[in-house]
Order: sequence, then C-alpha cells, then structure tokens
Amino acid sequence: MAEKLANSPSSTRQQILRAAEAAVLAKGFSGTSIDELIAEVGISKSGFFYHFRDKAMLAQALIERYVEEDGEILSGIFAEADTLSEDPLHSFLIALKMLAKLFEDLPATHPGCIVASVCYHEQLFDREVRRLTGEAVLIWRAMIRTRLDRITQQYQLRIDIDLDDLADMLSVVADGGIILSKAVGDKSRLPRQMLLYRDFIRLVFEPRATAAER
Amino acid sequence: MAEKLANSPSSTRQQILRAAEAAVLAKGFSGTSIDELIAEVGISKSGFFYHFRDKAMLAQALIERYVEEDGEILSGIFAEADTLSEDPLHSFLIALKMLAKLFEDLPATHPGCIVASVCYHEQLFDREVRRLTGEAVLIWRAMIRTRLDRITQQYQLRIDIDLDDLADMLSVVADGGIILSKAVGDKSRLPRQMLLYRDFIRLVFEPRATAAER
DNA sequence: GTGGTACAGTACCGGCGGTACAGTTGAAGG
DNA sequence: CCTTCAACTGTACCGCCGGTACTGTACCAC
Repeated sequence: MAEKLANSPSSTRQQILRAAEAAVLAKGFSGTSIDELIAEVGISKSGFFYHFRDKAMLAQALIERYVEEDGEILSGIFAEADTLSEDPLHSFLIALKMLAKLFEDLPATHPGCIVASVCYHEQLFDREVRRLTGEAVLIWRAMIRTRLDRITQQYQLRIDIDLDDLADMLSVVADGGIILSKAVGDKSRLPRQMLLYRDFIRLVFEPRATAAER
Repeated sequence: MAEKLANSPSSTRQQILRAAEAAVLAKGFSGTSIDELIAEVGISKSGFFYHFRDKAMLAQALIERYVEEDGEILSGIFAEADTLSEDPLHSFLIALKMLAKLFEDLPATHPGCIVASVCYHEQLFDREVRRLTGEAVLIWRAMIRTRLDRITQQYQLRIDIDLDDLADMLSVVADGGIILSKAVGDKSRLPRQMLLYRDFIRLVFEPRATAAER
C-alpha cells in the first residue's frame, strides 16, 4: 500500500512480460496459460486484460521487448570490445569471446530465444508479429555485417564467401546452439559452438600463416 | 498374429502422424488440437484415442518417427557420397553439398525440426520424450564424428578444435538455418548456411594452400 | 471534486483435451 | 458358418482455458 513503486505504470506490465517470457520459452506460446501468468504475478484476469487486449498483443509486446533487449546486449558487447582493440578483426574476436563467456556464465542452460520460439509457432501469429521477428534478424545481420565489412578493409578473405551469410551465421549458431544445449541438457554446448564460430572467423580472415607472400 | 496389411492398421496411424507433424511444426505442440487432426484425417475422436493413449503418446510417436526418418536420410546421403569418392574429406564435402541441395530443392521453406520444436516445449513433455530427443542429437553427433575421425587420419587439423563440437555444428547449422529461413521468409538461407559449414570444414582440413612447407 | 489510471470481482461463453463406454464393421481363422 | 478381434464410430460428459462484458474501487493529479 505505502509502496511507492505500486503505481509505477510499467511495473505490473513488466512483471507479466517477464513471467510470460520464461513460460513461453519453456512451454511454447499456446502452452502458456494466462491463468498461470496472473497467478505468478499476483493479479486478476481483469488486470491482465487491462494491459494486453488479448494474448496476441502479449506476444507482440514480448517480441518487441526481447528484440530491444537483445539488440542492446549485442551492441553493448561490440562497444566494449571496441574499447579493447582498435583492430576490427581482433575487436570482433573479442566480442565473440565475450558472447561465449556470457552464455557460459549463465546459471543454467540458456532459456531460449523468443524469435526462434515464434518461428516454430508462425501460424499462430499475425503478419505484424512475423514482420517483427524477420526484421529483428535482419537488424542483427546488419550489425554484424558492418563489423565484417570493416574487417575486410584490413584483411583478405581466405575463401570466397558471402558476408551476409557469415553474418547470419552468428544468429544461426546462437539459435542452433541453444537447441543443442537444450536437447542434450548440457549448457556448455552453446558457448562451445560460439567459440567454434569464432574459430571460423579467425580461419576466414587471418593472414595466411606467418609466411610473407608476394 | 496380425500381419501388417495394406489396408489400414498402419495407414490411419501414419496419416495422423503426418498431419500432426505438419501441424506441430507450424503451430507448436499445444497449438495443435486433436480435433483439427481428426478432421484432416477424417476419423472420429475415438479413432484417434484408439491409436494414441493421449496427446503425450502422439508426441512420443512423432519423435520416434522423425528421428528414424531423419537418420535414414542422413546415413543415405553419407552412403551415396561414399560411392562418389574414396577420400573421406571429399566424401564428407560431397555429402554436405548433397544436404544443401536437398534443402534447396524443397518447394517451400523447410517445415522445421521436430527435435527443435520439442526443445522449445520441454516442460510439456515427460522424461522419456526428452531422453529421446537428447539421444537423437547424440546419434547424429556420433555419425558425423565417425566421418571426422576418418578424415583426421589423412588430413591435419589446421587449428585445434574439438571434433565433437565440429560434429555438433552440423545439427546446429541445420536447426539455426531453419529458424533463419523461417524468420526472414527466405528458404535459400538454410542451404546457404549448410554450404558455409562446408566451407568451414574445407578450411579446417584442407592442406595449407599449395605451398609446400618445411 | 472530477477524471483518469490501474486494477479487482463476478458471471458467462465456447472450444479443447481427455474420459468412459457402448456399438459397429469387416476380415481372418477354426 | 460362426467366432473373434482389430479398427474404428457415436454419444455423453468433465474441467480448464481464452476471451468478453460489465461493475466497482482505491488512489493520484489537477
């Protein structure tokens, strides 16, 4: 009652979203009931529908929140890596190691990616939600592509590969690594895969041994 | 006693499984209603529960079927690749190209992987189902690991990497590639990622350029 | 004191997963 | 020809869940 944050406009809404995200990642969207969410948050059904018109709007808010947070984490890591090395390749390699460490330091197996979860429920969502997820992946691609382009200005590609594909592969390894971790019940598998992607980047860009050529 | 007849003992069951697989991949497990399955197959609810004790048993049958079929496809590709090259590395590279072509030739975006779908619904399933999915991934790993081990007998690893991780990466790229394809609505993204994995294999194993060293 | 925000309470609807059980059909086997 | 059994159909019912509708209310700001 005397709590100050009680009237905070986002508090209850955020609590619902937090509970919903955990539940959706563990049980899928349609496996998550509104009743269990309101029970966990401690509100009434009316309270829920005050914040979200229906379950689809919850999904949309969930994705918007996830994409935003995820983007901040990724750009935060890249920014931090940039302070540690001027070299674009080394900076990227540092960022990948930090990402791997982030996954490694999780208390349990990675809870999952909302975007991936949505992709496996596509028919349940409207066009807007699917547009959001697609856009999110393209934003991630663009972020990484920018890094790769900067690298190519100082390093040669050892083989002919498409840089968009190479950029996409980070998301691919993350999503695939999460599934692998979940499937075998070994949380270390995700950071391991991320480090393998890092090895790929090293192999693709690093100079051809120490031998001075030409 | 009852021999497998051309009639309906397995036919109806298979029809249910086929419809269920498509529906689960598109809408998730709990998003798939029994009513829609029986409507599509054209049987009654009693007919469904004659074949499956409950929805959980449908899930189990779905996974067993998927894992079996998937294993056959993969080992089929490897066997065919072996007839095309004696060299273990080249055979593996051929197999990866065939796998990429398989994905490329699909009429639409890859429908999805049941194992991945299950991983994003873990809390809905019992221990047996989760054991099955984990085992499936380990079988795939073992299949590929065998290939990689054979390669290492004739080729040197250019960098120090764990072969189990490298083997896992095929599943990772497949699952992640499927999600990428679905997210951006571009079916070509999955085969592209598979070819990128192939490039990684090439880089990791192929001899250090043509320069004879030492 | 008026209005808006942020809920709680109550009642109700239809769909879905699941149960229970009785009845039907067609083919194989003795 | 009769029995048996697999493979269903039909009917009735339960409880949970998503969703709707509407009323009520505590609290804060102006």
